[in-house]
Amino acid sequence: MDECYKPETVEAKWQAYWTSEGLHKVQEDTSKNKYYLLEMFPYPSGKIHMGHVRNYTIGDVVARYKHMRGYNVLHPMGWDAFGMPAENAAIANKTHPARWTYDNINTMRQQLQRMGFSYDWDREIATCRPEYYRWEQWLFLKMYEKGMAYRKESYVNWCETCQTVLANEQVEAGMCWRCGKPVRQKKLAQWFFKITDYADDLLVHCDLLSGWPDKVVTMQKNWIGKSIGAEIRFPIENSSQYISVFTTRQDTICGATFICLAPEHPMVLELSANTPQSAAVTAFVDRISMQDRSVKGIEAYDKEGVFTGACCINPMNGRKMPVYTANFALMGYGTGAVMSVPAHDQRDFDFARKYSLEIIVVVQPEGSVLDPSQMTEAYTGEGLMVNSGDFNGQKNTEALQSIADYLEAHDLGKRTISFRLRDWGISRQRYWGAPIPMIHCDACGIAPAPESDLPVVLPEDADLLEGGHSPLPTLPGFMNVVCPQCGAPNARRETDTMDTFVESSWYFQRYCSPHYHDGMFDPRAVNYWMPVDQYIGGVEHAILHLLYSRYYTRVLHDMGMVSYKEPFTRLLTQGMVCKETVHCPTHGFLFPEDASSGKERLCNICHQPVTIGRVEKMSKSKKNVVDPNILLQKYGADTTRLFCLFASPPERSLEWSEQGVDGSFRFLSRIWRLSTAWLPYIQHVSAFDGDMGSLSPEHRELHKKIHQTIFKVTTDIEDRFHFNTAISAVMELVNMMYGFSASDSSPELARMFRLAIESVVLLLSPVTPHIAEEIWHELGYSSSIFMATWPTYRPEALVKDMLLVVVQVNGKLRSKFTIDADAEDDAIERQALADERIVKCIAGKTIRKVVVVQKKLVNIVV
RNA sequence: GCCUGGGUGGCGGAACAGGUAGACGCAAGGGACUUAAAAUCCCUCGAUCCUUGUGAUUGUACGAGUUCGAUUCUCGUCCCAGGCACCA
Repeated sequence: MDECYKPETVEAKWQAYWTSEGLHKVQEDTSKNKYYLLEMFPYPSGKIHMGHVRNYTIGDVVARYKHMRGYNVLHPMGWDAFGMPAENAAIANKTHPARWTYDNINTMRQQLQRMGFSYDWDREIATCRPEYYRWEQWLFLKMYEKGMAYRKESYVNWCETCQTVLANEQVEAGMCWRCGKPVRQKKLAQWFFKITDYADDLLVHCDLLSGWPDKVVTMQKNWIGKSIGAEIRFPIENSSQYISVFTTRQDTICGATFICLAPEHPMVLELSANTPQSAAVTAFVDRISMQDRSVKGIEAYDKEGVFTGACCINPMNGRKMPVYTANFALMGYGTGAVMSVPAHDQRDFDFARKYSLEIIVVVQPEGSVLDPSQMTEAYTGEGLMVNSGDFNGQKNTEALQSIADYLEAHDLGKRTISFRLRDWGISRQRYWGAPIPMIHCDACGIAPAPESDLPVVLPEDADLLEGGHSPLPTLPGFMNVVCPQCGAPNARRETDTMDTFVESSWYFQRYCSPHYHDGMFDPRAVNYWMPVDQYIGGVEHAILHLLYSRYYTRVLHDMGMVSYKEPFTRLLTQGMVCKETVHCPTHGFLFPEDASSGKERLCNICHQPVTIGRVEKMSKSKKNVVDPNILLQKYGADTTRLFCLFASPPERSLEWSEQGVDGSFRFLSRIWRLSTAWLPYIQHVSAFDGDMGSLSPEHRELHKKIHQTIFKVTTDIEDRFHFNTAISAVMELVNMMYGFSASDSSPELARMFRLAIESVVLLLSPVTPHIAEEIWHELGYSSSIFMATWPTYRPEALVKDMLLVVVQVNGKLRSKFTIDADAEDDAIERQALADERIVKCIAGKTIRKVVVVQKKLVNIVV
């Protein structure tokens, strides 16, 4: 063993060994318990960033740990390889999305391998390969057959200049992110998955996701957004038609004084036609369609609306109610129509005040009287019913039921449940995605592509067009197809591609049998491996990716393809990797290496002092990034892994610190030196496992510390994934070991040190596998430490023979003493009261009470 | 606005069942080794005060409360981060 710790040598050596031994390849093995550990696969954006490093390090530690605990561990890696950045990069760099994607995959695979992660690379998948997406297309056809995939008109963010649909996050303050021109809402035929069929099931099962963080479960519940209420029909004056509204407050129906329709509501233009309001309504609807409805961050639009010229009749009391169209009514929720009760809904209140509409109180809070003319805000609390005919005097919570009963009995409406969740729009007018396997024929309309056509291959010879719209419609070889139903020669392929969330909704099943040719996955393999026992990824996917995956799994379940409904048993969402920002007055944000180090940091370009900003999520735009490659060169993979885990528990954000990394490197060097110093003495002895009674006090303490450390590390990893405290426990052990000198070692101490060093190396091996492997082999083992068994602690070694008792007076610490572990409570109390310092403390005072906490603490109250 | 988490030394973080607050690491200071430096090893390290002690007081965002005892439980306030945001 080299005198000095040189990670580059050690790491290259063992990575080569692991690969040549095929150490991380796995197969189904029914004689062993399986453990499926999955980290969210990356988008191949170019290079691995610190967020990946952290995510995959956490996963690798768990995978290696579980393997050492005897599980058959599936730990795969692959690429979420379709998506828009490839198209943008291709246009910018005059290359092709496929080329760009595959190049990135190669780079990133190398980086991951350099980190020493224990992936079974034979199972690598890339979702942009036809072997992968053909099965997604196959399932699409099955879903189409069942009505689970369908096409409908829907509003999308549309940029006229770029002739393309924009995702919500591509709309910046109402403008196209690419060309800066205004984005408008356009009606377009799009493909959808009927996730709303599963809304209730997805919601109900939220409560069974006991292995998920509460935060994520709550976010999923809120996203699904179930509301219980009623749908009520309001007849239109002088017409046989009616407007249907959804409300959760049917108790307030007698206070409803007007109706609001979403601007896109089909009745808006119909009602206003041939009225004096017609022109105003058309103008309003046009204007609202230009408003971006999805951008976050800008303040909510002012509530505004226009009278449609028509009125409704309140079915409860015959009141005439004007019908408005208003920007705050959403076509996508409920029925797209709202019964407005200004006295008891803040939005309606604001609207009524603005347009001088009537306000009628129907719920009176107990102990006070609301006067509509004096009210400054809506009253949304509970109270007694007033102005509501037969229902007056009831509690409004009762009226919620009795009015629903009344509406149902008189056929005016019915109880309904509404969900916030909408169907999943999967159409993208994009090139770099999985083609939707459908065909448009002038004669027969829409027809599914025959299964024999699959995969409908995305042509890779396309030239990407400036402006970003898809080249697919311009490719005759792709577009032109014979109609599979009527044989017409002039049918056209669907040119929309699928949302990339579709690929990530089932990849975890593909990993079980990545090379299977006869279906999405081999049922035998999936039955063995699924569900995923532990899923690890960024909290940013807490809603969409996880919800879509849960939905897609249900679809597979209901087709009889899988036996489970929930794909991920346990979920860990790791926090972000953050770093301070550095800002130069002339050069803006600086990369950390572009500012000098030291007390006063200067810009390396202009030598002005820089300002150190807040600690923020690492991002290219703020330049507060650390390149994993540089770290790997300087410190190696083990140090990088160690620091990622040591600096903070996984679910919290991690603040990157250069000095902290130094500290981690120092710790590994300390272990290295300790090993080289002791190896000559311990190489040929066996680890101590004898009688503890005969040990000298120092050796006994060391022995106890070793077993305490094994206990602590095991429980920290097993119960909570708190690697930071596990690592500090090992540091404590190493600190204690530094108190012994190898040169005056006895045979007994040599055996103890053999145990200590083996334990340190085994306990750290999931975190820092390379250095652990090196020392392991130096200890004389010929097979990989990865194949070793996780150490067990001797419970009898943890038994304390002396206890430290803390003595408080009135809850304040005044003294401590040690006493035999088998001392009784009253003996402890007697000794506490006899303690010199305690006697001084309580002199002249009356003891009112003495509390003794079993073998731990005495509190004397005076 | 609503829903989640969080606020502990100069810093990252411990305290996993209400019982010694600050484990471990970083930074800082001191010492040893060295011609010197680096590296390494050892020691000190929340604040204030004094009689320098296994000293006193104070201290886990702030204010109350429950308790013999609260970083931990309850209520209220402030701040920070994340999510949702006209959802009827």
